[in-house]
Amino acid sequence: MTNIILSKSEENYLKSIYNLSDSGNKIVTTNSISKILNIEPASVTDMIKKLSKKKLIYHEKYKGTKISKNGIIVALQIIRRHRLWEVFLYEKLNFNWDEIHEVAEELEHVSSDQLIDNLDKYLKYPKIDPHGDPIPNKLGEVDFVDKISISDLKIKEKGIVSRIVNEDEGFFNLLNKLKIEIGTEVTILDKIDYDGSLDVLINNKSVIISKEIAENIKITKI
Amino acid sequence: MTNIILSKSEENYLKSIYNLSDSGNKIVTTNSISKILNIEPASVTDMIKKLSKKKLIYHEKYKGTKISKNGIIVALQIIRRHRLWEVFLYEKLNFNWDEIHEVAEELEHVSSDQLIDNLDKYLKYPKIDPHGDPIPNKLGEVDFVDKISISDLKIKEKGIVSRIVNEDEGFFNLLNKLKIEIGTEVTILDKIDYDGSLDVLINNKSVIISKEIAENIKITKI
DNA sequence: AATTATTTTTAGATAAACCTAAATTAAGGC
DNA sequence: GCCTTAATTTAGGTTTATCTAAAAATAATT
Repeated sequence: MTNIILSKSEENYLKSIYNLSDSGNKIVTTNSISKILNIEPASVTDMIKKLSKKKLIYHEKYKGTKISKNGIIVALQIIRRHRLWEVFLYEKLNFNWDEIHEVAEELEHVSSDQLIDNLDKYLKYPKIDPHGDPIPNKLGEVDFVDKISISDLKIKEKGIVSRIVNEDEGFFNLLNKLKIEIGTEVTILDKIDYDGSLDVLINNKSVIISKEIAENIKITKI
Repeated sequence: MTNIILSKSEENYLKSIYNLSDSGNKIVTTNSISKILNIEPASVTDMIKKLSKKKLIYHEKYKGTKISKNGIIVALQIIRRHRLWEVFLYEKLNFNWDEIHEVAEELEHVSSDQLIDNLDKYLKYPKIDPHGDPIPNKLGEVDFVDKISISDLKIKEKGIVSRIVNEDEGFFNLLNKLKIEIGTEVTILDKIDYDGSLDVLINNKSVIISKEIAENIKITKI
């Protein structure tokens, strides 16, 4: 129970490094962190030194950054807080799917274990957030995440929508229009060779969706 | 709708200045701010200059600080956020009376109007927080607050407990023991001249409470 | 392989929010 | 009304998190 206290900035960097690392497997470049956080590379280098000293990441000059075991644990707690707040905002405060991220980004930095544990209980220990992303439990354990997109299905195959990767408003409006949400069943009717578009059966209606969109909708094959 | 964005520090100073000013009426000293925030007077002077420049307070060198009209409005919004979160923590997350303050102190700085308005609605527009303090509405309007304490009652007079001023755990435990909460009826049976203690009838039981305790429990006379 | 381009790091600066020590002003006691 | 004390402010310093500009290392291209 090494309860390290991090600043808001440190938390944001660590979370970003975790997210860029593909669950801790990949080495993350200084530039990629810089881009995602909109902070100059020079500043990123500074923070990398700081997090290295705290043993949350490993870093070799000019060779990129790897998140440590401990770093992963801490990052998952930040992600846990973020996603629990997203559930709260969506289910209890009636926020839209595309409005929750920004506010959760602030709320996640309020670090009280009692707050998060009671919130978790209050929300009845949700397993996924409104985008379908899994919520780590108190111990940092995370459920399996579907990595298959609609675009990975073959003709006549079926799937259940499990996760939405994109977070912006336009995408949200499209999903709304198509009545796609977590749990919706989809069946591939046809694949258009020309640009990779898909003809998909959703709610008993055939619709054409672009390859890009299809890639952003993860599913469980059935 | 001049929506000034303040840092967490600035918000804390402004809130403290408002609280020390008796609803904006009194002039606040640098030292009193220093004491309440546990920050050196020299640092307080720095921040006073900053808030002055933003026209949230008026300040004359060596002569103290007065909160401005605009400062009051901003302060009341911070207080609104704080108290709404207290209601949430107490009613929904089952926090104890003495545990809510600290966490609300962090949550109050998450400044999203949508968040606060929806939270307000979700909590059914509460008028008071768990300590009995009034919650300013969206426009900064605050209900009248009882300024009479149990210690102000005369023998045989009755009151309804409306507000608890003290926030610490020991005091909370005492109230618990005496079964005093917001809404409890009290009747003065006797006043002990020696130290100002009071003999009070609470839940059909006579109990002796010290003058200090009696001063921390505000009531509505009936 | 040499040169160019890109990435990363270093060096030095800035703003915010603190601090300590010293100087200034106001207030209280006699 | 002077003098001591207390309150307040100024001056200068520190830490955190950022920046720009320049240097160093790595990667890409011819």
